[in-house]
Amino acid sequence: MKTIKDVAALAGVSISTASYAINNSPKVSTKTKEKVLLAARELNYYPNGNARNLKKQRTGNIGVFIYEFAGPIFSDVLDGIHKKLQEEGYNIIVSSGKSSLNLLQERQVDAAIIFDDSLENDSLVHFGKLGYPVYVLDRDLKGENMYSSVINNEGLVKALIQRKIDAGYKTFAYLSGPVDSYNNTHRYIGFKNVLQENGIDKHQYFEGDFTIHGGYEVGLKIANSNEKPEFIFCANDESAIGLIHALKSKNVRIPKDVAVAGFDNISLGKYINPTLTTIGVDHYNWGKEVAEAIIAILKHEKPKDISHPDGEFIQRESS
Amino acid sequence: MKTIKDVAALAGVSISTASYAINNSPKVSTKTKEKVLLAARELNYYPNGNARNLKKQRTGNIGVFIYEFAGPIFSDVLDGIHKKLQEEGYNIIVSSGKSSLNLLQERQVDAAIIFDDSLENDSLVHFGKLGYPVYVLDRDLKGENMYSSVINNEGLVKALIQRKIDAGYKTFAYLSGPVDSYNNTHRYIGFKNVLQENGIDKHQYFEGDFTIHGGYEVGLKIANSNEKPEFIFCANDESAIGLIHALKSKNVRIPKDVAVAGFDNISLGKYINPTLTTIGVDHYNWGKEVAEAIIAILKHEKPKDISHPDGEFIQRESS
DNA sequence: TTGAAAGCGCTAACAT
DNA sequence: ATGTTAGCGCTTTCAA
Repeated sequence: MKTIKDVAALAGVSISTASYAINNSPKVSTKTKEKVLLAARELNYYPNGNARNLKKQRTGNIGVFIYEFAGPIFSDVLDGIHKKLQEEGYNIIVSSGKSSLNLLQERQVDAAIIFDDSLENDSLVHFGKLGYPVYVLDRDLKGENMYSSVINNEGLVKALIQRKIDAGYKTFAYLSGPVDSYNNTHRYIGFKNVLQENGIDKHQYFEGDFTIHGGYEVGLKIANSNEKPEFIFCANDESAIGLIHALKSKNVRIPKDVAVAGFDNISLGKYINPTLTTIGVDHYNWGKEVAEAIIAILKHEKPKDISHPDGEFIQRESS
Repeated sequence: MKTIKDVAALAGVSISTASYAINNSPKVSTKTKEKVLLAARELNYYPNGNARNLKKQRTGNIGVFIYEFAGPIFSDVLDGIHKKLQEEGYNIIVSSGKSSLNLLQERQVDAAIIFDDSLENDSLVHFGKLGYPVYVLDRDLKGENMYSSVINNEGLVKALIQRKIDAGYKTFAYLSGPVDSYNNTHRYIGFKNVLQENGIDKHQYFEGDFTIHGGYEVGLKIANSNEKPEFIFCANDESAIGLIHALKSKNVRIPKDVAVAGFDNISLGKYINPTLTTIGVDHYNWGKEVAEAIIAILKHEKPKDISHPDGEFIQRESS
């Protein structure tokens, strides 16, 4: 393996001069710089990142730690983060599970964006205390160097359901995500509260898991039920899509017999029949803004406040 | 920041003893080991990965470099890779674009899995020459420490179309992906060859981009055409789904008026109407096998041959 | 403008 | 079983 020592030797300069040249320091003359770069090219030399990171006590890497690699939300947020980090010259390192914790604790990243319910608060807070900024999505978490950004789940769900109550719907059902998920919990709170505020004192509740398949199973159940709700709010779009598919396969008409809405505005929602009414969050842009904030923090600038990204109601055919 | 020096001091042992204890070496007595681990815990000490990696000349990280974060294929492959790497104690580092190249060249990973058309052969071959194993997916590439795994695109497409010719279909169309993509190129070769072998000397050709939206646009065009093909083979499932949606919206019956098939077997294919005939590759398992092979190589064992992962024909309603 | 040398935090060979 | 120490490859202070 070629090191900077080899480059320096071939160029006939000292190691420090070689280093300056490679890092484009103004301290070195144009002529020696060229000599060094030529030698580096000739040797196919690339600096060893581990050595550089150790010496500089920073890596230029931003960790993005997600719960799993599947899912349209992750994809969009990641693309947004990636776009911004690339513009600013940072490396994006996406990981999951045990790896996330390793990379964090071993300080192979300068900052972390957390999109993973399963990483424990303690580990994150500790990393923050060490001086590394941590941005947590879909979770409330306070502490030194800790930042969080959460969708206004309750308000957005309340607004959607209120419209539908105003439009005359009387009986409602909720199709949940995983019961311990932050988003599901808060969407359900919004759902329950708005019904209560309107004097609707009961609703049906179905347990799902945020997947198409989970929604499909619940859809079959509802299709066979004698007490079909007029309106089913699904905790996310994917389960709504599965639900709609099941209902249609049993000849339940949507929205005539049962109206459906979801949450997330995944792109697929435009390509099903009927098209899906939902609540839209611009995940790509969210990712960009989170990345922008993290970079500002690393530069000791004041980050833009994005603790509560906006969402919007998207009226389509399914309700 | 706490270092191993602090731990050693607090535990009242030398630095090397502390290191041995932390790394669970049998050289150190149980009693001192406990003492050291206690001190480490008390100080909230975690080893600095950059220092360790520099010293050991290996990182325990495997880089997985993908073209973009969107897409069901990437997700499934990544989940498979992640599963296996986690089992074996390696960290997964997923990256894209410029970051991929940086991480590779700076040797912040011990090996790389490449799922990205845009990374140039030269960079990869060079990394291989340096002694790092590189596994390339969906691309043919030879060289020192280079391994590749490509779907049998041609054979699988030929087999599917042959069935449909045997079933009586006479006029065929091809909906492409990006023209310079490896998969699209080889799927189209298979398509053309099997038609030729059966004496079918022309076919319609539509240019797509592997997205739902791209397929949708082409679908609208075909719906308005007077010369609808009996059978449209789409270079991937996503474009097939967009195509079907457009055709249905124009009251073209599938498969009666036009039959459709795709490639990939993404899970969504079961949840559209009609369900999608396709060619299935088990991407999750593919990811697992690639990860397994890379690990074997790192351990200087002989990797299992997975240069041509299997696929299977999946007959559903759309054709 | 260049060079010598210290040291980032760790592992491991060697000495005790 | 434990301690001393060299050195991984780099950056950067300090001296020339």
